[in-house]
Amino acid sequence: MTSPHLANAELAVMEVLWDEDRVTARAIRDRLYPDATKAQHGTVQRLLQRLEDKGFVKRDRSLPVHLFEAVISRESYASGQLESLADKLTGGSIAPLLTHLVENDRISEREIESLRRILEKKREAGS
Amino acid sequence: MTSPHLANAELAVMEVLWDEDRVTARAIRDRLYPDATKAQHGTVQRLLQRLEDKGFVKRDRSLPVHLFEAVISRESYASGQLESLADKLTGGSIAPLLTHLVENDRISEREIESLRRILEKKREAGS
DNA sequence: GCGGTGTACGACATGTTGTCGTATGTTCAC
DNA sequence: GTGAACATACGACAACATGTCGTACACCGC
Repeated sequence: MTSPHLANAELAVMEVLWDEDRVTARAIRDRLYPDATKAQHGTVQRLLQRLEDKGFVKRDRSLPVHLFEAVISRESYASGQLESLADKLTGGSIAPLLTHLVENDRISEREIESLRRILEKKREAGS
Repeated sequence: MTSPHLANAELAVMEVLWDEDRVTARAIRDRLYPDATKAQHGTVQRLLQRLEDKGFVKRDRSLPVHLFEAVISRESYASGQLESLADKLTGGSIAPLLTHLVENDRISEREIESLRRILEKKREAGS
Protein backbone atom coordinates (compact mmCIF):
# COMPACT_ATOMS: atom_id res chain seq x y z
CA MET A 1 0.00 0.00 0.00
CA THR A 2 2.54 2.50 -1.11
CA SER A 3 0.49 5.59 -1.64
CA PRO A 4 1.43 7.68 -4.64
CA HIS A 5 3.02 11.01 -4.22
CA LEU A 6 1.26 14.35 -4.03
CA ALA A 7 2.80 17.27 -5.84
CA ASN A 8 2.61 20.83 -4.59
CA ALA A 9 -0.55 22.08 -6.19
CA GLU A 10 -2.23 18.78 -5.51
CA LEU A 11 -1.25 18.98 -1.90
CA ALA A 12 -2.67 22.47 -1.67
CA VAL A 13 -6.00 21.12 -2.85
CA MET A 14 -5.83 18.30 -0.35
CA GLU A 15 -5.17 20.80 2.41
CA VAL A 16 -8.45 22.45 1.68
CA LEU A 17 -10.24 19.14 1.62
CA TRP A 18 -8.66 18.12 4.89
CA ASP A 19 -9.89 21.35 6.42
CA GLU A 20 -13.39 21.32 5.16
CA ASP A 21 -14.85 17.90 4.68
CA ARG A 22 -17.07 18.44 1.69
CA VAL A 23 -16.42 21.29 -0.66
CA THR A 24 -17.31 22.51 -4.09
CA ALA A 25 -14.63 23.13 -6.65
CA ARG A 26 -15.45 26.80 -6.45
CA ALA A 27 -14.79 26.95 -2.74
CA ILE A 28 -11.43 25.37 -3.34
CA ARG A 29 -10.60 27.81 -6.06
CA ASP A 30 -11.52 30.71 -3.82
CA ARG A 31 -9.17 29.49 -1.14
CA LEU A 32 -6.25 28.77 -3.43
CA TYR A 33 -6.55 31.65 -5.84
CA PRO A 34 -8.20 34.55 -4.03
CA ASP A 35 -7.78 36.71 -7.11
CA ALA A 36 -9.53 34.16 -9.21
CA THR A 37 -9.75 34.23 -12.93
CA LYS A 38 -11.92 32.07 -15.05
CA ALA A 39 -9.05 29.87 -16.16
CA GLN A 40 -8.03 28.94 -12.67
CA HIS A 41 -11.31 27.24 -12.16
CA GLY A 42 -10.28 24.88 -14.89
CA THR A 43 -6.98 24.33 -13.15
CA VAL A 44 -8.70 23.32 -9.97
CA GLN A 45 -11.02 21.00 -11.83
CA ARG A 46 -8.04 19.41 -13.51
CA LEU A 47 -6.26 18.90 -10.23
CA LEU A 48 -9.35 17.46 -8.65
CA GLN A 49 -9.79 15.05 -11.48
CA ARG A 50 -6.23 13.84 -11.25
CA LEU A 51 -6.57 13.47 -7.52
CA GLU A 52 -9.69 11.44 -8.12
CA ASP A 53 -7.78 9.28 -10.58
CA LYS A 54 -5.09 8.71 -8.01
CA GLY A 55 -7.69 7.74 -5.45
CA PHE A 56 -7.16 10.61 -3.08
CA VAL A 57 -10.48 12.27 -3.65
CA LYS A 58 -14.04 11.13 -3.86
CA ARG A 59 -16.57 13.08 -5.83
CA ASP A 60 -20.26 13.25 -5.11
CA ARG A 61 -21.88 13.44 -8.51
CA SER A 62 -25.45 13.31 -7.29
CA LEU A 63 -25.74 17.05 -7.53
CA PRO A 64 -24.94 19.04 -10.62
CA VAL A 65 -22.32 20.89 -8.64
CA HIS A 66 -20.10 18.14 -7.37
CA LEU A 67 -18.97 17.91 -3.81
CA PHE A 68 -15.44 16.82 -3.18
CA GLU A 69 -14.10 15.02 -0.22
CA ALA A 70 -10.76 13.58 0.82
CA VAL A 71 -10.59 9.83 0.79
CA ILE A 72 -7.38 9.71 2.79
CA SER A 73 -6.81 11.65 5.96
CA ARG A 74 -3.84 13.87 6.34
CA GLU A 75 -2.41 11.60 9.01
CA SER A 76 -2.94 8.53 6.94
CA TYR A 77 -1.23 10.04 3.94
CA ALA A 78 1.58 11.44 6.02
CA SER A 79 2.27 8.20 7.80
CA GLY A 80 2.06 6.36 4.52
CA GLN A 81 4.77 8.63 3.22
CA LEU A 82 6.76 7.94 6.32
CA GLU A 83 6.45 4.24 5.72
CA SER A 84 7.57 4.45 2.14
CA LEU A 85 10.44 6.62 3.27
CA ALA A 86 11.49 3.94 5.70
CA ASP A 87 11.06 1.28 3.04
CA LYS A 88 13.26 3.12 0.62
CA LEU A 89 15.94 4.21 3.03
CA THR A 90 16.16 2.20 6.19
CA GLY A 91 14.92 -1.23 5.31
CA GLY A 92 11.45 -0.44 6.53
CA SER A 93 12.24 0.47 10.08
CA ILE A 94 11.37 3.78 11.60
CA ALA A 95 13.73 3.69 14.52
CA PRO A 96 16.87 4.86 12.71
CA LEU A 97 15.09 7.99 11.59
CA LEU A 98 14.03 8.87 15.07
CA THR A 99 17.41 7.96 16.50
CA HIS A 100 19.14 10.42 14.29
CA LEU A 101 16.71 13.21 15.01
CA VAL A 102 16.84 12.67 18.73
CA GLU A 103 20.59 12.42 18.90
CA ASN A 104 21.04 15.60 16.96
CA ASP A 105 18.51 17.53 18.98
CA ARG A 106 16.37 18.23 16.02
CA ILE A 107 13.29 17.34 17.95
CA SER A 108 11.96 19.24 20.94
CA GLU A 109 11.46 18.02 24.47
CA ARG A 110 7.77 18.56 24.12
CA GLU A 111 7.70 16.42 21.03
CA ILE A 112 9.65 13.71 22.73
CA GLU A 113 7.20 13.68 25.60
CA SER A 114 4.44 13.43 23.11
CA LEU A 115 6.06 10.43 21.51
CA ARG A 116 6.57 8.75 24.85
CA ARG A 117 2.90 9.11 25.58
CA ILE A 118 1.95 7.52 22.30
CA LEU A 119 4.11 4.50 22.93
CA GLU A 120 2.96 4.26 26.52
CA LYS A 121 -0.64 4.31 25.50
CA LYS A 122 0.07 1.45 23.20
CA ARG A 123 1.64 -0.52 26.00
CA GLU A 124 -1.41 -0.01 28.19
CA ALA A 125 -3.72 -1.04 25.42
CA GLY A 126 -1.61 -4.16 25.40
CA SER A 127 -1.20 -5.12 21.81
CA MET B 1 17.91 22.81 5.93
CA THR B 2 15.40 21.18 3.69
CA SER B 3 17.52 18.74 1.77
CA PRO B 4 16.65 18.29 -1.89
CA HIS B 5 15.10 15.15 -3.12
CA LEU B 6 16.88 12.13 -4.50
CA ALA B 7 15.39 10.39 -7.50
CA ASN B 8 15.60 6.66 -8.08
CA ALA B 9 18.80 6.33 -10.04
CA GLU B 10 20.43 8.93 -7.87
CA LEU B 11 19.40 7.04 -4.79
CA ALA B 12 20.87 3.87 -6.23
CA VAL B 13 24.19 5.61 -6.57
CA MET B 14 23.97 6.90 -3.04
CA GLU B 15 23.29 3.40 -1.80
CA VAL B 16 26.61 2.30 -3.19
CA LEU B 17 28.36 5.26 -1.64
CA TRP B 18 26.73 4.60 1.70
CA ASP B 19 27.99 1.05 1.53
CA GLU B 20 31.49 1.69 0.48
CA ASP B 21 32.92 4.92 1.71
CA ARG B 22 35.18 5.87 -1.15
CA VAL B 23 34.60 4.47 -4.59
CA THR B 24 35.53 5.04 -8.16
CA ALA B 25 32.89 5.68 -10.76
CA ARG B 26 33.74 2.38 -12.32
CA ALA B 27 33.04 0.49 -9.13
CA ILE B 28 29.66 2.15 -8.96
CA ARG B 29 28.89 1.29 -12.52
CA ASP B 30 29.82 -2.33 -11.92
CA ARG B 31 27.41 -2.52 -9.03
CA LEU B 32 24.53 -0.81 -10.74
CA TYR B 33 24.89 -2.21 -14.22
CA PRO B 34 26.52 -5.61 -13.97
CA ASP B 35 26.17 -6.06 -17.71
CA ALA B 36 27.91 -2.81 -18.32
CA THR B 37 28.16 -1.08 -21.63
CA LYS B 38 30.34 1.84 -22.44
CA ALA B 39 27.46 4.25 -22.41
CA GLN B 40 26.41 3.42 -18.91
CA HIS B 41 29.65 4.68 -17.59
CA GLY B 42 28.62 8.06 -18.90
CA THR B 43 25.31 7.69 -17.16
CA VAL B 44 26.97 7.09 -13.84
CA GLN B 45 29.27 10.02 -14.36
CA ARG B 46 26.31 12.19 -15.11
CA LEU B 47 24.49 11.07 -12.01
CA LEU B 48 27.56 11.61 -9.89
CA GLN B 49 28.00 15.07 -11.23
CA ARG B 50 24.42 16.01 -10.50
CA LEU B 51 24.74 14.57 -7.03
CA GLU B 52 27.84 16.64 -6.56
CA ASP B 53 25.95 19.73 -7.70
CA LYS B 54 23.23 19.02 -5.20
CA GLY B 55 25.79 18.64 -2.47
CA PHE B 56 25.26 14.98 -1.76
CA VAL B 57 28.60 13.79 -3.00
CA LYS B 58 32.16 14.93 -2.60
CA ARG B 59 34.72 14.14 -5.23
CA ASP B 60 38.40 13.70 -4.62
CA ARG B 61 40.04 15.17 -7.68
CA SER B 62 43.59 14.72 -6.53
CA LEU B 63 43.91 11.56 -8.54
CA PRO B 64 43.15 11.28 -12.22
CA VAL B 65 40.56 8.66 -11.34
CA HIS B 66 38.29 10.46 -8.95
CA LEU B 67 37.14 8.96 -5.73
CA PHE B 68 33.59 9.61 -4.69
CA GLU B 69 32.20 9.76 -1.24
CA ALA B 70 28.85 10.52 0.30
CA VAL B 71 28.64 13.84 2.07
CA ILE B 72 25.41 12.98 3.84
CA SER B 73 24.82 9.76 5.70
CA ARG B 74 21.85 7.64 4.95
CA GLU B 75 20.37 8.35 8.35
CA SER B 76 20.92 12.05 8.01
CA TYR B 77 19.27 12.14 4.63
CA ALA B 78 16.43 9.94 5.77
CA SER B 79 15.69 11.93 8.84
CA GLY B 80 15.94 15.11 6.84
CA GLN B 81 13.27 13.74 4.58
CA LEU B 82 11.22 12.88 7.61
CA GLU B 83 11.54 16.42 8.84
CA SER B 84 10.48 17.93 5.58
CA LEU B 85 7.59 15.50 5.50
CA ALA B 86 6.50 16.72 8.90
CA ASP B 87 6.95 20.33 7.83
CA LYS B 88 4.81 19.86 4.80
CA LEU B 89 2.10 17.77 6.35
CA THR B 90 1.81 18.06 10.07
CA GLY B 91 3.07 21.49 10.95
CA GLY B 92 6.52 20.18 11.68
CA SER B 93 5.65 17.70 14.38
CA ILE B 94 6.50 14.06 14.17
CA ALA B 95 4.08 12.76 16.74
CA PRO B 96 0.98 12.61 14.53
CA LEU B 97 2.81 10.38 12.07
CA LEU B 98 3.79 7.93 14.75
CA THR B 99 0.40 8.08 16.36
CA HIS B 100 -1.29 6.96 13.23
CA LEU B 101 1.15 4.14 12.59
CA VAL B 102 0.93 2.87 16.12
CA GLU B 103 -2.82 3.04 16.32
CA ASN B 104 -3.20 1.16 13.10
CA ASP B 105 -0.72 -1.51 14.00
CA ARG B 106 1.49 -0.73 11.10
CA ILE B 107 4.52 -0.88 13.28
CA SER B 108 5.81 -3.96 15.02
CA GLU B 109 6.22 -4.56 18.73
CA ARG B 110 9.91 -4.87 18.24
CA GLU B 111 10.05 -1.55 16.52
CA ILE B 112 8.05 0.05 19.28
CA GLU B 113 10.43 -1.29 21.86
CA SER B 114 13.25 0.07 19.83
CA LEU B 115 11.65 3.49 19.80
CA ARG B 116 11.04 3.40 23.53
CA ARG B 117 14.70 2.73 24.08
CA ILE B 118 15.71 5.65 21.97
CA LEU B 119 13.53 8.04 23.90
CA GLU B 120 14.58 6.56 27.21
CA LYS B 121 18.20 7.00 26.37
CA LYS B 122 17.53 10.62 25.67
CA ARG B 123 15.87 11.03 29.07
CA GLU B 124 18.86 9.52 30.80
CA ALA B 125 21.22 11.74 28.92
CA GLY B 126 19.10 14.50 30.36
CA SER B 127 18.73 17.08 27.68
C1' DG C 1 51.55 8.54 -31.58
C1' DC C 2 47.87 5.07 -30.05
C1' DG C 3 44.74 2.55 -27.34
C1' DG C 4 42.56 2.42 -23.20
C1' DT C 5 40.47 4.64 -19.58
C1' DG C 6 38.47 8.66 -17.32
C1' DT C 7 36.04 13.11 -16.98
C1' DA C 8 32.91 16.90 -18.78
C1' DC C 9 28.91 17.87 -20.64
C1' DG C 10 25.60 18.62 -24.50
C1' DA C 11 21.48 16.48 -26.17
C1' DC C 12 17.37 14.03 -26.10
C1' DA C 13 13.19 11.02 -24.79
C1' DT C 14 10.17 10.53 -21.29
C1' DG C 15 7.13 11.50 -17.50
C1' DT C 16 5.01 14.68 -14.31
C1' DT C 17 3.06 18.91 -13.12
C1' DG C 18 0.77 23.26 -13.42
C1' DT C 19 -1.80 25.87 -16.38
C1' DC C 20 -5.11 27.36 -19.70
C1' DG C 21 -8.70 27.03 -23.40
C1' DT C 22 -12.46 25.06 -25.25
C1' DA C 23 -16.43 21.98 -25.82
C1' DT C 24 -20.25 20.48 -23.69
C1' DG C 25 -23.78 20.14 -20.18
C1' DT C 26 -27.20 21.95 -16.62
C1' DT C 27 -29.88 25.36 -14.23
C1' DC C 28 -32.54 29.34 -13.74
C1' DA C 29 -34.70 33.82 -14.81
C1' DC C 30 -37.28 35.82 -17.95
C1' DG D 1 -37.60 28.43 -25.41
C1' DT D 2 -33.58 31.38 -25.12
C1' DG D 3 -29.69 33.18 -23.15
C1' DA D 4 -26.60 34.06 -19.28
C1' DA D 5 -24.05 32.06 -15.81
C1' DC D 6 -21.83 28.51 -14.06
C1' DA D 7 -20.09 23.31 -14.06
C1' DT D 8 -17.67 19.58 -15.74
C1' DA D 9 -14.55 17.03 -19.04
C1' DC D 10 -10.54 17.01 -21.17
C1' DG D 11 -7.11 18.14 -24.86
C1' DA D 12 -2.97 20.79 -25.25
C1' DC D 13 1.12 22.95 -23.86
C1' DA D 14 5.27 24.87 -21.32
C1' DA D 15 8.37 23.95 -17.80
C1' DC D 16 10.92 20.95 -15.31
C1' DA D 17 13.27 16.74 -13.62
C1' DT D 18 15.22 12.51 -14.73
C1' DG D 19 17.57 8.76 -17.03
C1' DT D 20 20.14 7.81 -20.81
C1' DC D 21 23.49 8.08 -24.42
C1' DG D 22 27.12 10.12 -27.42
C1' DT D 23 30.82 12.87 -28.13
C1' DA D 24 34.81 15.75 -27.00
C1' DC D 25 38.75 16.07 -24.59
C1' DA D 26 42.69 14.91 -21.15
C1' DC D 27 45.89 11.66 -19.31
C1' DC D 28 48.93 7.64 -19.05
C1' DG D 29 51.67 3.53 -20.41
C1' DC D 30 53.73 1.60 -24.06
